[in-house]
Amino acid sequence: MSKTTLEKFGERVREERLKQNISQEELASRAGVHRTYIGMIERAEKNITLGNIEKIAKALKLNIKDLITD
Amino acid sequence: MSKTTLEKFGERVREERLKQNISQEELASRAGVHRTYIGMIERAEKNITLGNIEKIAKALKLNIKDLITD
DNA sequence: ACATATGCTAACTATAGTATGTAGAACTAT
DNA sequence: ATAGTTCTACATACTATAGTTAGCATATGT
Repeated sequence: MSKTTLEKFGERVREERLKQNISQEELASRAGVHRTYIGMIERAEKNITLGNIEKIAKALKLNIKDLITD
Repeated sequence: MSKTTLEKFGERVREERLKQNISQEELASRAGVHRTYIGMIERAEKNITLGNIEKIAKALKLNIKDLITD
C-alpha cells in the first residue's frame, strides 16, 4: 500500500474540516468516532476502512470521491 | 456505516474483474492479497481498508474513484 | 489563571485480513 | 457417464492491525 494515498486522504479531511471551521472533536462527534482518531487519520497513522471513510465524508457533507485523490 | 457502500464497491470489483476475464484467484495474486479475500470483498463481507482498496484498484488498472459510487 | 484545540503515547478491544479445507457448479475430455 | 479441471461459496480458526479510550504535554487565546 502506498502511504501517499492515506496521506492525501488525511490532508483532504483536514482541509475540509478547517474550511468548515470545526475542531477535530466536533468532526469526531458528528462522525460518531473518537476525538483522537480524527487526529490519527489526518496524520495518516491509521489505515482507515471504507465504513469510516463514509462516516467522515457524511460528517463533512461531502461525497467519498471528494476526499480521494487519484 | 451503510452496508450499501460496501456492497456497491464489491459489485464494482466483480464487474470490472469479469470485464477483464480474470478469476478471483488471478486478481488476488495481482493485488497481493489472499484468494478468498477477494470473494469476501465482492460479497461485502469485510470492511475493506483504503490500503487494500488501492491495491485492488491498481490490480484492475483503475483509479480508486472508478470503484467508488456515491 | 482558565479554556480550547491538537499531538502523542500506551494499553485495550474489535475486526480486518490470512490461511486451510470442504463442497458444489460448469465445463472438458476420455 | 464419469473422472479431472477450474472457479467460487462458505465455514472456521488464526494473526495482524484498525479503532477505542484515557492521560499528559504543548500552544494559543481570553
